[in-house]
Amino acid sequence: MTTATVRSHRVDRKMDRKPHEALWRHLSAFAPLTDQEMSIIRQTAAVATSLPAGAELYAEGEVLRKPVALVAGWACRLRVLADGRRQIFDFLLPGDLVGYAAPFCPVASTSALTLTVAKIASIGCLREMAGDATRFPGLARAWAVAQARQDAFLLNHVVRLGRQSAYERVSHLLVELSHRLDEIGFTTGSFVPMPLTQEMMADALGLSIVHVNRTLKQLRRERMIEIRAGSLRVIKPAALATIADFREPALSRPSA
Amino acid sequence: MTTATVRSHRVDRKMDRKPHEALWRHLSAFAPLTDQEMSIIRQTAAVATSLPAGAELYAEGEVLRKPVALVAGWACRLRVLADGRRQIFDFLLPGDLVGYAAPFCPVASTSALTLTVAKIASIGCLREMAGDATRFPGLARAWAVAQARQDAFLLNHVVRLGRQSAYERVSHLLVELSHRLDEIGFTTGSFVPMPLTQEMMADALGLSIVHVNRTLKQLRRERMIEIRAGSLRVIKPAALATIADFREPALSRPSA
DNA sequence: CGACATATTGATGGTAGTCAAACCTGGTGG
DNA sequence: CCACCAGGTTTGACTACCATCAATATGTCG
Repeated sequence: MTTATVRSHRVDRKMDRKPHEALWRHLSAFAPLTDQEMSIIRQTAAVATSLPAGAELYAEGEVLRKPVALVAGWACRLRVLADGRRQIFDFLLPGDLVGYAAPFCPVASTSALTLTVAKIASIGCLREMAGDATRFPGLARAWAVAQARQDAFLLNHVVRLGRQSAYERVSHLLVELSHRLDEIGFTTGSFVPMPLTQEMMADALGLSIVHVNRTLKQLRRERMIEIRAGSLRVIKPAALATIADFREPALSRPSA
Repeated sequence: MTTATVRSHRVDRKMDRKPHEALWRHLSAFAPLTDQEMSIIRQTAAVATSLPAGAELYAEGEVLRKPVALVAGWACRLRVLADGRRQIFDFLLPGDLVGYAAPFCPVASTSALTLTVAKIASIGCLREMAGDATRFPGLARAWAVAQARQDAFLLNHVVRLGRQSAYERVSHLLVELSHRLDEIGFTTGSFVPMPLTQEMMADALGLSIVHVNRTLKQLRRERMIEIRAGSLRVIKPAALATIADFREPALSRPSA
């Protein structure tokens, strides 16, 4: 099953030249889209704004007005404590939706930052459309599933933080990220982009930078992973998933 | 501000005899409700089923069919790892909504258990109504806000687990629970029900039972809290909130 | 009262944090 | 071209927080 998924998503690597690629790939994985919907998604993603690394997409407490899609680069949602400690809630990859608010609750419950240079596209129109399930059933469904999936990853994150060792946490994060990268066109098992610094991983996993480093070192020594200039290769995906007790979030009916 | 909130919610303690109390109190705190909506909520909560402690409301992976409201007793959402470690995501108090699924994603992403004897009421009808914002604007809004609030508490939980010490975590949990109990009619500063065992707190906070015990002992020694037969008194709410860096989730506009 | 869960306390060890220094690497400018 | 620098990585030494193991109280419910 995993294999089939992997294969169906395998594409060439030039995402930069196809900014719409990640977005429609992401959304169409969650629901069948009509040609019209796909074409609208492509057009939406085509109009992208560039941002430097470290740019704030929105701040905690701010009223959210403009939902966007990340069409290139990485970002994260995070909160900063009074004394400067930081907690990252999740990482946002190309294709992910950011900055939409729950109905009636327009206030952002986290801040969001780009972690690399990034491109974003405004998707106010897509959200409108997603609200009209009769005219745009595919998009409505894809939007809902994308959100549910993000929530599911957040639950995984809680388990990592609450009940896993540093070794398991790091493994779990890497498995989860390769899984998500796989969905947007990068093949698990080969080198995939991994722009996170060890500090970012530490802030996500509730560990110190030093300990993240030691743990990665151990995983390298055990030949589970290979790291090279901003990219990662998971050598033994299955073994790593077992260590991490990784479970792909089940969003729809078990076998449908 | 906190004081005002406290005062406005102060009621007598006989929740058992008023099963609808917690539910409408909870929902009406989030949006103005019409008399019709209130009366429907009361009727809904009046038909309650009793459950023993430890009853499973639903299991992870199950298709969710029946949303319910907890009208009496406590419950939690949790996940059990392959090796038996448990992680509690949140605690459900009287008035909380449980077992509703995201649109298009009917599968439960967690399990849910009662922690005490409890009473639940089926609220399929309320969910229907909440989906019709034109006819039932108050209920639609209250439902959305209740959900957003639960999500916000989950983010707080991530911060606790990722970036706080045991001492801060326990404090944070106790502050959060008194805050929530306050909202459904129990006065912060006096004794409020606290049926959680130290094991449950440990499973929520990612700590060992023994360490939860030691931490509670310290808080008692410092006269921050007082514990007595299933009930808790927070002696210094403000001090405890400071230790914990507790922030009430901001759901609507800062000053509206 | 007896059985069981829960709470409490002590002793010990390991995981992960902190402090500190050295080492890359890519970028900048003299 | 090379010196320099900043940010990130790597490593070592030491510490502390929290887990684990074990034993004893304290409840609580049949």
